Amino acid sequence: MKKTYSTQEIEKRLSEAGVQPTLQRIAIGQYVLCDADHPTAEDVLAWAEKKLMKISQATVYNTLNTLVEAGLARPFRFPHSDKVVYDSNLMDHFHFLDEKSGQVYDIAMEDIEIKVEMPKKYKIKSLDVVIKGEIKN
Amino acid sequence: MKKTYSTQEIEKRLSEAGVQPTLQRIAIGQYVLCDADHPTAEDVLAWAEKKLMKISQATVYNTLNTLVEAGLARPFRFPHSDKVVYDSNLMDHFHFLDEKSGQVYDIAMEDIEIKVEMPKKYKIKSLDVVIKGEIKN
DNA sequence: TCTAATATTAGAATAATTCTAAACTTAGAA
DNA sequence: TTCTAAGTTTAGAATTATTCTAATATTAGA
Repeated sequence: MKKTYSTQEIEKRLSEAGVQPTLQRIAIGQYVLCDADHPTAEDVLAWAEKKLMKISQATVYNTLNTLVEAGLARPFRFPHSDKVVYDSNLMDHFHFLDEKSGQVYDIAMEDIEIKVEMPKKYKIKSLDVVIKGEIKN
Repeated sequence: MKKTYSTQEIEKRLSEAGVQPTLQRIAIGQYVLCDADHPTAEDVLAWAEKKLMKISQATVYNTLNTLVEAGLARPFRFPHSDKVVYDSNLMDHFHFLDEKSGQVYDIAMEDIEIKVEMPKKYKIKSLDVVIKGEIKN
């Protein structure tokens, strides 16, 4: 489902986006863009610390903001939490929120048929759809 | 567009919802349920202070939470702000966010045609739709 | 090798909201 | 009417997510 990028590829993506590929940025970039699934800043810090990486909280926040500004990840907020979640899926897509676990799943646009009819004065730029429910396994 | 309730009606709605209709609750209730349009806690406090009401910040938060628990208002978060916004529209509905002004507009369900096709294991409970854009006047 | 630009950091600051525990108000029993 | 217990309001402290500050470290390129 998710792409895997080698360290070199992450480095290249950062450079191409005009971001200096430092050690911290490469590590966090690889985690957020490949391994993690909708992580929060807290998740990223916990992962880094578990990896015995010496990193400060500020760097985690700085790096996540940098990834967002570089267009490599997108921030989202969901109703069940007041933490920002980072999504590396750059395609337009929607979200399913499992209210039991708090887990967020990406939903491809193709799975939803949506037609918005509104007076012309509303100029639509984008659409956020969050489907809330439960997953039965 | 919005219903108007007299003080007595607000008092009745509070009582019927099992909430003691105190002065503070009636005042904030009337403001949130009739006069205001998607106010934040900050808006409610500012309004109360402008009215020369002696009220504490904690009471504003308590009362808003009470209104939500009583089912008289619903809390929402939007992507442009990290403040919770209170919505007295109890019908299911969607939102339009004017990215220029930050103003939120309610969109009736009838104005949107949405059809969600998903694997059966996703049990859908509710849907949050936020349309972001601009209003041309 | 040097220097200027850029990153990282610890810790302070900010902002929204909740908590705490004391003071106040109210509803209803006596 | 008075009393009491339950419920409400309050000021201020606490909490949580995030950003800021300003000092230190690293890096890119001359």
